[in-house]
Amino acid sequence: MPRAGLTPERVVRVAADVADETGLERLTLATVAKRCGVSLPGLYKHVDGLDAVKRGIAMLAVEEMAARLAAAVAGVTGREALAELSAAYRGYAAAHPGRYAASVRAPAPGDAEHEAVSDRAIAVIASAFRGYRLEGGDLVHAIRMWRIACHGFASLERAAAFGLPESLDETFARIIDALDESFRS
Amino acid sequence: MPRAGLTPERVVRVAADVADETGLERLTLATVAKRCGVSLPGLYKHVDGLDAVKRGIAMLAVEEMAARLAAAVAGVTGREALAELSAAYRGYAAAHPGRYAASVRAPAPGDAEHEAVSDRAIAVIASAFRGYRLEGGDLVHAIRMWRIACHGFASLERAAAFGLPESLDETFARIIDALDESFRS
DNA sequence: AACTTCAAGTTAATAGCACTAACCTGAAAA
DNA sequence: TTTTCAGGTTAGTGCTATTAACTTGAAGTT
Repeated sequence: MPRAGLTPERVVRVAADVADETGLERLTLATVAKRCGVSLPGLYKHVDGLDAVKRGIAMLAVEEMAARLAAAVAGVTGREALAELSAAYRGYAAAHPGRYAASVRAPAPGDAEHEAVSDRAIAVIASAFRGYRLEGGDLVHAIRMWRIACHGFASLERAAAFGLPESLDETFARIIDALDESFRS
Repeated sequence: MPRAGLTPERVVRVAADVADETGLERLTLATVAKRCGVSLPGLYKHVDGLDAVKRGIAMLAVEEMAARLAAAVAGVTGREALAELSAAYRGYAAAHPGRYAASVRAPAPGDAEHEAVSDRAIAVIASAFRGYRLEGGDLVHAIRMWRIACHGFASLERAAAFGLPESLDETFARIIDALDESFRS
């Protein structure tokens, strides 16, 4: 009975990869266990069940996204920061659909650990918007509008909801324009 | 052995109600069968399995939404039409989360029946935008932008992604403003 | 070096799900 | 009156998550 050397982090990472490959809704602990080289119940020594794994994927994804977004806006401001931030968001969602889908679910109320990584990500976005000099409620609304636009785009892009030949990049660019215009007034 | 008087439409309707109550991802044929007063395998005399039921819910939802959107924009144009259309979209998604979630998935390629109801809904939206006098690609991009914004909003509103006390109605109004501004230029 | 302990595994068992197959039956059509 | 078949049934398969009870090997203790 050789030990597989598993840890909760490793299990979540494998699960995240499976989710990216097969879609979050088809993620199964059986597949994760197989890929970890362990029996299905063996996973429960490291992880509390499927829901806990999904929460883990969500936190992993938010952390990864926050890092990429931060890198994307390093050294730029204003409209350029908005464009880079959005492109990084779109890119991550497209490259990691399973992780991304998990990341959308908000932290459960009282889940301090999850809320912490979520807050860090929001801080990255807020600092990327500094060039617009938005204050208080204006900043909150701006962050919401940006996230709504990026999530809507990523979500519908993945759902293959755009059949027509018009360029998706062009649609994306127009959204950035509209947001930039709105944040400026 | 009394007949239950089921039809495919009735099964889909019951399933849609269950989806609204419990969430699409928790929709189960077992629940639907119970509510129809029939054994689980009995459903298969009317319906081809869970995926087919979800497709049915999607088509039902798109039809219902198209009807409500059309009613909402009857007799108005321009900015007012945009606002009414968006409010109706948001309202439907909030009132029927299961139906709405099913409706997001695009028709499978070659699924003419599904594509037909989808096209009818798009036609409603296009006619609501007539006041902006958009042509060709501009209209396509405008419809995409609108749907992205509405879907992003509805999706995140349901995911409880907005913890802060700022008014969601205010965020929604600002999105309408931004779209209206963008469509005008 | 021998002993103890316990984390990390195992197999077995339960329960819920989708789906298939084989059967039954009553009401309408011939 | 007989036949047919749509609309049901129960039984069975295979997948899933989860719990329980058992085993084992590696690390620490004496």
